[in-house]
Amino acid sequence: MKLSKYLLPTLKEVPSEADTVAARLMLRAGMIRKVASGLYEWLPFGLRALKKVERIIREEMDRIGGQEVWLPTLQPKELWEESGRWPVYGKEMMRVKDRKDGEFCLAPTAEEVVTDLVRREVRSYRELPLLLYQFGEKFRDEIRPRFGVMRAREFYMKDAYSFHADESSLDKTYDDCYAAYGRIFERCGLKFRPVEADTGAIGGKSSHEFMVLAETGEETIAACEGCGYAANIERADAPPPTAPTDGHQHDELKEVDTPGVGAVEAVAKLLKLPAEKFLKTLIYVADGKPVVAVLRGDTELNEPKLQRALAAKQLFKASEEIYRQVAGCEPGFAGPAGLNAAIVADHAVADVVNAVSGANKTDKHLVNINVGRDWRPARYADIRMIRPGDKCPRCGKAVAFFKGIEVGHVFKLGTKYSSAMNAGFLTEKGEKSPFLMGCYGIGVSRVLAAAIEQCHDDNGIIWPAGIAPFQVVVLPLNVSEPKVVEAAEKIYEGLKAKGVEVLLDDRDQRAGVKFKDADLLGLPWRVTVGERKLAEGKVEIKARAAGGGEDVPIEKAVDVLLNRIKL
RNA sequence: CGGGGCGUAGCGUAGCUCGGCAGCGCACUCCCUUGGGGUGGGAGAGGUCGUGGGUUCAAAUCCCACCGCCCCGACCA
Repeated sequence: MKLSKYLLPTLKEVPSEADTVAARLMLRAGMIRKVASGLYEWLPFGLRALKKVERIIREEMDRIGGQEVWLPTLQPKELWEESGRWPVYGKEMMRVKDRKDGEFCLAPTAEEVVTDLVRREVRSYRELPLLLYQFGEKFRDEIRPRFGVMRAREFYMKDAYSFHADESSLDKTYDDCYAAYGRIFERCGLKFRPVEADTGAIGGKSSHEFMVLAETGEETIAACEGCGYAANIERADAPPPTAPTDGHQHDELKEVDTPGVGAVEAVAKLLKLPAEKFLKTLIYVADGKPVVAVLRGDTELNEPKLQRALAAKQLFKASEEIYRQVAGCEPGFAGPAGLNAAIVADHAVADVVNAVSGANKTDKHLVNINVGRDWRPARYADIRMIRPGDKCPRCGKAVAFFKGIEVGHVFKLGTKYSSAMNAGFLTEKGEKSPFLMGCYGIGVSRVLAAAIEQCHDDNGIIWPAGIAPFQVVVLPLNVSEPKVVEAAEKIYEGLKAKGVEVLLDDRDQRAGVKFKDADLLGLPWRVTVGERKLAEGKVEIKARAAGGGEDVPIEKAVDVLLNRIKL
C-alpha cells in the first residue's frame, strides 16, 4: 500500500475527546474517528488491525472445534420475553420498532437467538456437543461511554455458545475455550490474567474473566501473590472474621443523641469510636420486597454478593420513602434492633461486641448494641467487599488490588436459558432433557485498544507482530531523488512479491515528518532509504520496539526482512 | 439521574469578565526554498461562533430555553 493514496489521516495534535493512551493513539494514528458518543468509524488502518485480531480468534476457535455462524443483530422481543430478560435487561438494551409496531432490540448479546436456533435444529444427544460462534456488532446503551472504543455503545464482539448433554462435556468445552483464550491473548501480545468472576445478569454457574492489566482498567482484581488466587472484587470471597475486637462483656444498651449525623464516619468521629465498632444498616429492595443488610462499619457492601445470597432477580437501593417505612426514621439512622424486615448480616458483624448502630429514630444512635441480645439476623452471609490487605480466602496471605481491562469472559450457563426457552434434546433413554450451555465472549475492538494501551511509548504505537496492520514500512526520505525512489520501490515490490504486508511512505514530505509518522503508526519493521546510505549501496532496517538500526546492502534487504519477520 | 465544565474553520485554541470589522497555530491549495527527526518564505481558500428565542442602534460576548459533548459520581457487562 502506498501511503500517498491511503486514507490514513494522522494527527499531530490530540483531539480533546481522547481520555486514554489508547484512544489518543488510535485517533492520532488514523485508526478511528468518533461519530457520536460511544460510536466510532473504523478507518482502513484501524480495520486492518481489527481483522488481524479477528483472524487469530477465528483460528483458535476453529482449532477447538468451533463452527462459525452469523446471527441477527436485530432480534425480536418475543425471544427475550421467553428467557425473561426483556423486562430485566433495562435501559442498556437498545429497543426499536418496525413499521408494524413489532418490537425488537439491537443485540447486546445472543443467548436467546442461538438457543432458539439450536432448539429447532438439534434433537438428539448424538448431535452434541456443539460449539457455535460468531463475530458481529453488539449494542449496549452505556450510561457513560468512554475510553474510546474501550467502552463504546456499538462494538465488535466474538461471542460463542456451547450446548451439551452432560456436565463433563460442558466442563471440557469450557476448559477448551479457557485454553484457547489464553492462546488468543498471547498471540495478540497481551499481558493478561484470568480471574474468577461474578456471573452477573447473564446468570449461571462458574465464570472467569480475562483481564489485561492496565492502569486505566475499569475493573478491580483482588489477587494473591501467594497462591495465585485472583478474582474480580465483585466476586472475591471476603476472608472470615478474625477474633472479637474486645471482651465478651455486654454492656447496657443506651440511646445517644446524634443530631443531623448519620454517616458512620461522622458518628464515629462524634462518639470518638473506631468504625469497626459500628453496624452499618442498609435497606434494599429485592424482587419487590424490602431487605436489610447489616455490615461492620469499616466494610462496604458488595451488591452482587447480596443479590446472590438472596437469590434475587433484581436488587436496588430502597428509595427514601421505603427507607422511612422500614426504619421509621430519616436515612442514616436505621439500625438492626427492632426492625420489621428480614436481616442479612455479614459474617464480620457476629464479632462486634458493644456496637453502635442507628436507633431507628431520627437523630438518635444506640450504643452497646449486641447481636443475640438486642437483635437477630435471619442469616449470616458473605456480603462485603474484599479490601486490599485482607487475607486470601484460599491461602491466608494478603491480597492486593490491581486494575484490569476485561477482554474476555467465559461462563457456564447451565440450563438457565434452555429451561426458560424449553430447549432440549432426547437422551439415550429417550427422555427429554434441557441443554447444558456455556457462553464465551471476546470484545474484539476492546482487545485491540487494550493491546495499544499496553504496547506503546511516547512516540506512538508499538504493534505486537501478530496484530500489526502491516509488518513493514518503507521510507524513501527524499522523493525528489529518483535513485531513492527507485531503491525504495524495489524493496517495496520485493516484499509484496513475498507476501509481506508493507506500507510505502511515498509522500512528498520531509524526513522528520515520515519518521514521526512511522513511530506513531508503530509497524514492527522500518526500512529507511536515504541518499547518504544509498551512496554506500545500503539501507537501514530498524525494529520499532528496539533502538538502533542495522545497515544492509539494498539487494539483501528483502531477505533480511523476511528472516526478521519470521522471528 | 445528581454535581461540575465546555461548544468559535478538519484539529488545537484566543476573543466572552467590560457588547462595536471573528483572530492565531497546525492541516489544506498554489509558488519558491529545503531534503536523515514535524525546513524557511510568500500568496490563497475555508466560519449559520451548537440551535432557537429575547435584550440592544449593535450579540461569539448579556438573558432564557433546548441540543450535543466532556469530567466526577451513581448505575451497568
